[in-house]
Amino acid sequence: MAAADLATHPGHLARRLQQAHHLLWNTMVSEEITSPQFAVLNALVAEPGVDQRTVGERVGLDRSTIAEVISRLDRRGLLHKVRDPRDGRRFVLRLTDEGLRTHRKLAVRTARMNQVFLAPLSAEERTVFFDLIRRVADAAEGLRNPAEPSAARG
Amino acid sequence: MAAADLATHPGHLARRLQQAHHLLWNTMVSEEITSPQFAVLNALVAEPGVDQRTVGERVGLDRSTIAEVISRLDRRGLLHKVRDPRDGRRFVLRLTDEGLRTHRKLAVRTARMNQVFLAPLSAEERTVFFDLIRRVADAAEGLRNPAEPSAARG
DNA sequence: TCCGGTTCATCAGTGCACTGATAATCTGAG
DNA sequence: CTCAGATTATCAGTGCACTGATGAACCGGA
Repeated sequence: MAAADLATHPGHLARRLQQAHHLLWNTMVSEEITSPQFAVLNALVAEPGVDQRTVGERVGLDRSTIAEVISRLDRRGLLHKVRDPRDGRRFVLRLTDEGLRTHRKLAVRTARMNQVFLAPLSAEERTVFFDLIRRVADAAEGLRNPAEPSAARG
Repeated sequence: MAAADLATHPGHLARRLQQAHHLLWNTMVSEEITSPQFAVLNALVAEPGVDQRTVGERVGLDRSTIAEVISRLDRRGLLHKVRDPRDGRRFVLRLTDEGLRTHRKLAVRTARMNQVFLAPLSAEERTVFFDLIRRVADAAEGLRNPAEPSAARG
C-alpha cells in the first residue's frame, strides 16, 4: 500500500476548508469572538431563554464543548446564565445588551466574509456546495443513532 | 439584524462536515491514531527523511501543531526523529517498521471509511464535491500570501 | 415515601489548531 | 571572521472538540 493522495480524502479536505474559514474569520470578522461563539450568540437571538444542552444541539456542539464556549461568553459579559427555577438541573441562557450588540455587529461582518469565502463559486455552485456537504454530514450523523422511528416507514 | 440561518454559513457546514468525519473515523478506522496523525504517516511514506516543517506543509498543519502530532507519533514509536547532520536546525523524520505497518493497516480502513462517508453522493457528485471544496479552500489560502511571484507573469 | 432510571451540568483527560515570543542554527555580505 | 537576517523548532497561551466518569436534580411507579 503506497502513499495515498490526500486530495481525494474528504476528511483532509474538510479540515482544510475549516482552516481556510478560520483564516478569513480572523481577518474579516473578529479576533476575539470565534465562529462557534458567534453561533451560540446567534442561537440565543433566535431562542432566548433556552438551556445549555439545547443550544449545543442547535449549533452542533457536545455537552463539554458547549459548556466551555458558554463560560467564555459569560466571562465576557455577553450572556446571563441563571438557574431555571422550574428545573434545578438547567441554566437558562439569555444575551446581555452587550451580547446583542456584538451579535448585530458580527452578523454584518459574517455576511461580508461569506461573500469573500464563496467568491470562487457561482450562485449555482454555491447551492450545490451547501447541498453536497449537508447530505454527507447528515448521513454520517444518521449512522450515530441507528434508526430511531422504526415504525415510521415499513 | 435577526438570527441568521447557520445552514447557509459555510463555516458552520465545514465544522459539521469535520465532526461527521471524526465520528466515522473513530468507529471505522482507529481510536488511537487520528486522521491528522495518519496524514503525517502517509506523508512520510511518500517522502521519507523530510523535516518537520515540510511534513507540516504537505498535510496543512502549522509549525506548532505538527510538532505536537510528531511528538505523539514519536512517543508511540511510529517514527524516528534524528538531527540532520547537514543542518543542525532540522530533524530528519522516518517511519519505523511499526509505523509502516500501522500506515498499511489504516490505509485499507481509511479507503473503506471514505466509501461509507461518500455513499450519499453519486460518482459525479463526488467529483464536484472535491472540486468545490478545493477551490474554496485554495482561494482562501491564496488571500494569505498575496501574490508571491510578482515577476512571473507581468 | 422511597427507589431506579433519566437528564443536565461539570470535571478529568486527550488531542487538534492557531498566534506570538524565544532560542539555536545556518547563510551571505562585508 | 563577524554580524545581520532568515530559517527551524520549541514554548506559552488560548480555544475548539470528543469521551468517560461523577454528582445533582427530576420523574414515575411501587
